[in-house]
Amino acid sequence: MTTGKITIQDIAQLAGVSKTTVSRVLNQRPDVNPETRERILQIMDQQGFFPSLAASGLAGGRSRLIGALVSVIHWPLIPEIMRGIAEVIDQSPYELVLYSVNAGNDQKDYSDVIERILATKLTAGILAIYPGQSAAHLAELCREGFPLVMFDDQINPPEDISWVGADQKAGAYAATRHLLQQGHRRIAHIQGPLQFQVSLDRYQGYCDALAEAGIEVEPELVLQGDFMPTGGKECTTQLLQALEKRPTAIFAASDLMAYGVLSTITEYGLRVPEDIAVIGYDDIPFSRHAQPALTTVRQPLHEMGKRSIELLLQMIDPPEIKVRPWNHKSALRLQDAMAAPVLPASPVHIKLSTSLVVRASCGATQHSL
Amino acid sequence: MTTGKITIQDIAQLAGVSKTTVSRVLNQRPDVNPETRERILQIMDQQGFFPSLAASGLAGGRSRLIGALVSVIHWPLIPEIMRGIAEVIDQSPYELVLYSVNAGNDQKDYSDVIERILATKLTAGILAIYPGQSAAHLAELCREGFPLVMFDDQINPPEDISWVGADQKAGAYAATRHLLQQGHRRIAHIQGPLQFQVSLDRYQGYCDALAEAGIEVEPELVLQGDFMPTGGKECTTQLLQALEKRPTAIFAASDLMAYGVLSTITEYGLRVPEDIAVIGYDDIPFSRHAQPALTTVRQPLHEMGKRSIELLLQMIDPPEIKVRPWNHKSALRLQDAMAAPVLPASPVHIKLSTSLVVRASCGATQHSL
DNA sequence: CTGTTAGCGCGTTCAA
DNA sequence: TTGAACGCGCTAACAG
Repeated sequence: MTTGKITIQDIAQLAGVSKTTVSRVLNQRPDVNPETRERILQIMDQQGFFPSLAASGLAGGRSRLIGALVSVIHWPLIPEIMRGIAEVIDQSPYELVLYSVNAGNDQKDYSDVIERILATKLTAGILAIYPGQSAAHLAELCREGFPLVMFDDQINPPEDISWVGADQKAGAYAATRHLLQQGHRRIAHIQGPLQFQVSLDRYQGYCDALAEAGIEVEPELVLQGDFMPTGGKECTTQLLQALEKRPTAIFAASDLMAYGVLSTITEYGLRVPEDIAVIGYDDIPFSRHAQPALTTVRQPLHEMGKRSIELLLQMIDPPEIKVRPWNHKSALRLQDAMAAPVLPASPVHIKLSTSLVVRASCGATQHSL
Repeated sequence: MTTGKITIQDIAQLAGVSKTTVSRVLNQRPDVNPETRERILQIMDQQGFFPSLAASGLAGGRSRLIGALVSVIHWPLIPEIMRGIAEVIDQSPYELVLYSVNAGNDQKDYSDVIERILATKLTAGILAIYPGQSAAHLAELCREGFPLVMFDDQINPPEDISWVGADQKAGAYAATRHLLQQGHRRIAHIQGPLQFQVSLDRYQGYCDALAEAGIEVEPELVLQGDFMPTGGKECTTQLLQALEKRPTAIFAASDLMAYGVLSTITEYGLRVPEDIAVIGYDDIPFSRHAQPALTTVRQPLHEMGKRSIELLLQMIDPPEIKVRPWNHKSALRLQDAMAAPVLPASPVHIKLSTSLVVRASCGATQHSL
């Protein structure tokens, strides 16, 4: 516990070598005598030595920090995402710096935060979680070669940016199709704000399923919400007021909106799912405890979190070429690989699949777990 | 956007002064010619200059990073807390580094993480959120003069540690008292794990209210849960099995457990609140959307988050003495103040008050918002 | 394989 | 009120 402030210097003295050598083993360089390396490593952890990130960052020109740009820190999906991220970070030499934009108002531009991140040169890369409007800024960063990964929510397909997302269209398709299979024909859809790509994708999935069933999309059955319970309430009220043309099922683009849907339906003296079936989207931890338990589309958030940070770390430290130059051919390939500029590599797009979680709210007979 | 890498050097040249002077205005030193200062400041933000945190940390021996030690990153209370923290951090020159312990297992010891935090000397202080078992370690840190604030959950009252918490006892007291006022006499309490101070405090509040009403605590009505829905389910099942001695109200020590209580009661064909009233604890965002809407005790998490980080920042940068040395007396006081060692200051304890949020689940006639 | 020499960008002495 | 010089702890060229 009395880990005062051991430096490379100290280790070097104890091991009887120069600081350079210690630095080398620290950075996993191959060119160190195995015995020496072993001895140094031993001394290091027996002394409880950790290099100063500040110093190594300064000297090496690279940082050991990853910036996580979180737009809406209190969004219910965040914890699960962060859990995935933390798992990976814990196993890496990197630390996570949390940049929370939008701690106050919604309309705030992120550019100043981004500017600051870059200018302080504090982080080696950025993971942008639900970047929303600032996607453009970020894309520019990417083009300049700054390691950056976006977590979902890509507007105007930024081709040159790497992202990890979920198959929103397929998720919405599955949800809608499930309702159709239950015999529903009048299925309403409450969208999220159209400025988000996910809203469009989910709407598309909804349309696809209807089209497949030969049903035309009725404009009155498609309302725009705000992802929040309030929006769900308002839209549902509107839907229920059209007495003779009420839908028999409502597919909300977020669980939060679905909560508003559920309570509004109840307030109208109607029952879920007997009178109206409801499906949400996200599978927020609470949804299984809703009454009735909410059928919803689960996004593999934990997995997405892991994959996104893994991808980012990979962009920062490109994995070593495993091929050893035993012969001309492989030597040549190694040369090529090392000669090639690594940064403007082709962007990686990872789209994970969603899954429909069937619970009581959609009328299926399944148990609610 | 092309904020490449402007250094103090550049600013100094543009302003026609030495780097030292620029550094001075950066650190808000008073001994700079006002005109010069103004000019430099202007150039700085017209150039979009931000000092390198790494370099200034190295040189100055102090960091601009705050470490947030979060034990259970996916705990539903976290987002709201983080929102408060982010708000304050955004307004400060500090950044937040997220140390998530327990990304995997529960029993993991935090000491290695703490060790790492200290050894890398990366952070200027630590905010420990729900530190749980590692409180002892942290207390030691405090004693060594390291700036540290604990967010709630203090076990074995660590006197020399500063913390921010909520008045758990009063919250539980209010909840129980409310039930008593509704006429309930057999009130069960589902505790959280007893290793957490909050569990004990809430239990105490429960007992106090009963005692005040002249009711003895019945051991069969006090069960130990795990803060999770599952625990709520199990305990409720146990309570309901004692047919003739069923409670008429259940006070759960967390909203999550209350969800389990609600669903179990429903499964038993009973109604809330007609047959059994339910009150939870925390006021998780979702609780207002539960069916029936959950009466609960709200902790001012956002405020607590703000206060805790503010306190920590204050410990790191003790506020300047405002008194200017215009005369002998004040000059003397200034001297004294500056001579005194700042670090081992007396610990600050902030306890914010909770509030009962009455909704449908406890049988009050109030609307559920 | 190893040591030596320079800095990284900034804060902090000093002296002016 | 200002500037020059030194060093924080480490990495990155070089040479050996």
